[in-house]
Amino acid sequence: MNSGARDLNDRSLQLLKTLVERYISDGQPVGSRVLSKDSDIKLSPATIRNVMADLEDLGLIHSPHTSAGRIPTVSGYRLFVDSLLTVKPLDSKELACLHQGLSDKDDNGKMIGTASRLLAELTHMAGVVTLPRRELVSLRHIEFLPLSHKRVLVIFVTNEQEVHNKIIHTDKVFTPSELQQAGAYLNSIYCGHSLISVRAAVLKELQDAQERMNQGMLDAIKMAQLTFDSGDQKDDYVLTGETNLMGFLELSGRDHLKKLFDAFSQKQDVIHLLDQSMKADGVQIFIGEESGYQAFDQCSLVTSSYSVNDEVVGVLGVIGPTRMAYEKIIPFVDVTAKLLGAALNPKTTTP
Amino acid sequence: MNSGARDLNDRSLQLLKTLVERYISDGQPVGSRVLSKDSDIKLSPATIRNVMADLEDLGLIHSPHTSAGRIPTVSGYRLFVDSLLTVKPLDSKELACLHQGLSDKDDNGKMIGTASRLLAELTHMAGVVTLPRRELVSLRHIEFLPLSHKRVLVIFVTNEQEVHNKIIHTDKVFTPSELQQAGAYLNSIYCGHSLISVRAAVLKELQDAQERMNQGMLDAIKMAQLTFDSGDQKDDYVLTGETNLMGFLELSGRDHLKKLFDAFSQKQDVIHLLDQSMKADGVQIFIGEESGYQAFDQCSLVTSSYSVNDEVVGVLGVIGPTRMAYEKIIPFVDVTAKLLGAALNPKTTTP
DNA sequence: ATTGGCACTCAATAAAGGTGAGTGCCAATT
DNA sequence: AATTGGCACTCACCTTTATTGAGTGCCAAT
Repeated sequence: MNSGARDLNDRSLQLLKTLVERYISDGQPVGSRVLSKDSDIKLSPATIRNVMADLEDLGLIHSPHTSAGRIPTVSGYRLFVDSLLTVKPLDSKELACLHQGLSDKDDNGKMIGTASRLLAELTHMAGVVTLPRRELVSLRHIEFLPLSHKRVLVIFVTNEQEVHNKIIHTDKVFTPSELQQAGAYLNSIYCGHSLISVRAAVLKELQDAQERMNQGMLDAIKMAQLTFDSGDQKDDYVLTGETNLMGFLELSGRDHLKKLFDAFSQKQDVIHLLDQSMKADGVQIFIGEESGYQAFDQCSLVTSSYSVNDEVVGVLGVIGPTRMAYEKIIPFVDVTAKLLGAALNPKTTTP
Repeated sequence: MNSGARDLNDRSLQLLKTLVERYISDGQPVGSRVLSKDSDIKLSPATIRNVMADLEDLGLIHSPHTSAGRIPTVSGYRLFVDSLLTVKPLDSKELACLHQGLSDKDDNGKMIGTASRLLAELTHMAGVVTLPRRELVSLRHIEFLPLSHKRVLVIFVTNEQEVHNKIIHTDKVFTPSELQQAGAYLNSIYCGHSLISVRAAVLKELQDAQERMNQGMLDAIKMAQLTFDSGDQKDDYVLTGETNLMGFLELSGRDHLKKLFDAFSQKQDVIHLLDQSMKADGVQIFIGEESGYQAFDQCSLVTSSYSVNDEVVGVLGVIGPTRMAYEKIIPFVDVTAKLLGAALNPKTTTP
């Protein structure tokens, strides 16, 4: 079951390659006849059968039943995408769409959604984009508004124009002007710092420097602590075009589809999966069961992290059937990630 | 094809009622035998067949084919829910869940999502809740932050704690302090007013009173006008538990399901449908094709508007198969709407 | 008006046969 | 030693043909 490319000669690999390509384009188990008729292959069906038997022994392909052709296994796909794939350049129309959609126009806040939609529409599969990680994002403005019952509404702006809000519970009741001062104070010292550093600084202040602060400052720091409490930083993503998958996976049964959609609305598993891609750079691919989540059994996920200022802040990708056109999808995801990163890049603020 | 209840005697109606109930619970066409065996009916199958023939003539039921039982038509369901239904009181456990979930705790902002989730989970169908209408919501705080290139980030808070934001393009470049003053000015005169009245007032100011304002005030008004420009008030809704529908509608084919899900992500049709319920008070029901949208062919929608301060601000409801248990769903939706309205009711602000 | 009886219809299920794509293996060929 | 043609065999898939049974409509009897 060792499936390294070493064990195989060029002919076998070439054969595997055409087999996978064929299966991806037709969706039917491919037999020795069709392969032998392929323009690049000048072997008789019988020979091909021998080679295919070898490939099957190595666990790269298998037949659904005796009298059917072969289809790639997960290992087969893996070998294919890792070593055999010849990536195609991006279609110029698609590239134009991407450029158009992700040009850094005004509506930066909707950029994530746009990216997801572009991924879905142009690939006819599902597109997913994580929201940029908060910790790597800088604080631009913070403000407190009083609510009833010792509750305070915190509004803070990050990264030029993303607005977040949260309700915190305070020990005592504040007047509007007290809250305003607290906001002003925090703005003056933390504006421009990354959220993660603000959080660290706030914790430090609370621990060792209480004596040299007046009550107002202390209150402000306490509220900041509540605001940037870790609990809230739930990562999230924008998923589009799920319905495209329905057409695709007709084959694989209803309950499978239900499991997949359930996973989408639970979000948790998807986030875990995407988090893994966060660590690696460049395009990553999860094929079928490789993901480790049952719901993604028949699906592949092609992802790439995207960066702002050379810092990875999120992941985007495409979810589709295992037999997707990797040679087109891979460069597509790659380019989209780069364009999104570029579009999110903070412009030099010149008010 | 006149299907008014007038044309039928009590026996026929009673028969129709049990037939519909039976079909809802079993999901199978119901024949004369089973009906005759029903405890409440003391008629022979033959008699029942005669009655059913009448009901079929009136377009209230029909058989999928000669040797199958009868199933209700849309008119049949309609008559059933309008005149025959005996609503069941709400299950006490479910009521407790609702109370618990919609108690006006801190996280008011998530209330809409919670309501949708409760609807979906407790009915095992899809739950939908529209966001409260903006116009009927009052302004609590507004604030401007400078961005690059004559762009300004507007943040405004409505209704206690809902935060909205929008980017507007201004004629000239403002300094942060100018923007702050503009915000303060607008807060001082419009705070507490409904968004719709603010918009009207702003327009009026722009038209007829320019001379008695200084430049700062004028700028503020202009920005307010841009902020509350009608274009932005896209209604929206929160939909949960769509996946529940997959289990339900196994029967009615894949492409139908796809159409439905597409309609969900388009949102437009759903919004139109929900808007209709906005006008009427109390629980409304759309059965199958009645909605007028093909995608909802095999679905029913049970809705109720919800009100804050005796003013209708939104709609919530449940989407499921036409053969849903109306007698349970109707009171359920009703109660949920009332509880949500109560929970959203602005508490007297006592800072 | 209600009922029992009877012929009839038709989906659904199962069984039976036919077709064809594909395989594995072996002996002949290069 | 690698390649190829030939051949028997397998098995999903399709079509055809019964078989069954739930249900109907109609009519004559109660």
